[in-house]
Amino acid sequence: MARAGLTAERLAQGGADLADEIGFEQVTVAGLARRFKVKPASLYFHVKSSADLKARVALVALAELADRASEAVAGRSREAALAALGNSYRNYAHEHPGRFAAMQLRLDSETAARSDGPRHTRLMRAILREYELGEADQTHAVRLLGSTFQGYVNLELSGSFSHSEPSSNVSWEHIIHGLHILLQNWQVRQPGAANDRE
Amino acid sequence: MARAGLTAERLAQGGADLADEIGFEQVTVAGLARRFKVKPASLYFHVKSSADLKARVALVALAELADRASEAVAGRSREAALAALGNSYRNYAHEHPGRFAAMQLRLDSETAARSDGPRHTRLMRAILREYELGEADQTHAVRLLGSTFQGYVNLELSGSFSHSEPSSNVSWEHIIHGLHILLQNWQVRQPGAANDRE
DNA sequence: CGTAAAACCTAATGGTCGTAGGCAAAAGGC
DNA sequence: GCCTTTTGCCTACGACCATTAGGTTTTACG
Repeated sequence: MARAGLTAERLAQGGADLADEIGFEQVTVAGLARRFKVKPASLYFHVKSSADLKARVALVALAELADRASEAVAGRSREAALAALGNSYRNYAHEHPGRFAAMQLRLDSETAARSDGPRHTRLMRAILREYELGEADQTHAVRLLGSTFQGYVNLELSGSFSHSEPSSNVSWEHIIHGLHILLQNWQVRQPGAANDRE
Repeated sequence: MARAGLTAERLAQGGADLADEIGFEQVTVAGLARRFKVKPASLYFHVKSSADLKARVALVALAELADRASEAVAGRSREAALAALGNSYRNYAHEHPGRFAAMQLRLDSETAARSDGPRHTRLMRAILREYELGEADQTHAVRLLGSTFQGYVNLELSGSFSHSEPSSNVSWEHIIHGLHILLQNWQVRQPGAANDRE
């Protein structure tokens, strides 16, 4: 009986493909075993548990998207960079919904620190540097961008925008532009009056 | 043997409580049956399936939050209304993480239409009316607000903001204010130059 | 070529969803 | 107040999943 040649990496990759096909929530040890024509018990030689498997899928997605995003942003600045980054997220999510869902899995802080998550943050900060925000405002902006990108794509994927006009593509472009405008004006408020709530 | 007095409503309510305690993903027919000191099979008299149960929890959450948000927004306008709405979402999510997660369950379009989801949209539009945006821009703005609120709270709940300064509360206030600024300036671009991507 | 580690297997436990069919409690007719 | 019907919950079961224990085959290496 020829061996399947399983490794943790191949399982994570296969799990990611499976997630894109049937949804991340539906990924299961048994299902992945079927895909590799192997018995479920065999997977436990390479991954600790079902949760471990899912975390590995998340790491794959995090790394892939970080690569894509870096490439897309390279050589662009300001609004073009912002759009490139946003589009990386959105396109990746459309092409790989299961992987994108996996990315939102809550990782324990140690795994999160070793992951490519920080790369995403650094990439955003690199773009924001051009808007010349203060230190704290840069962090706020990172959080804003992350929230809006993630939130928009989630709502879009869950179908929330598909039952009304105008098309989601149009809204997306307006929102990217809006964020750019907001970032441009952000610093202006800084030297002026009190920065807290009115 | 005294009867438990189950109904679909009580099960949805109990499911919502269970979700807040152990997480929405962990809600199970068997677990809910234990909570009501009843056998799993008994629940199927009141709900069609596990998926049906979860959908009912989502409807409960959608309705509860719509009530809260309406109340919070009443009598406020512009930035105050925006902040009240955002805080409704955020506070609800913090107090009821399981219910909040349930709200993001993908409902089939018929159920979604009957749900209180549209109330959320109407409430946002009511606030946005004061910013005097165009018809299409109002839709874009609804999508922006929904995305940002949902995305921010999700990232916050998943712990993404808890490992760095400044505190999430501060970012939240800045982001609400930023959105207000953005909405104020949104219309300005309207009469000016071309509205598409530069 | 033989040995030992590595890769995969069988088997078993215990959890989940969901269906079928039984029994007992509550509700309604008389 | 008794009898019948509906309703609510139960037992029993089949199918699937996660996970562990322990056995067997394959491969690598000395």
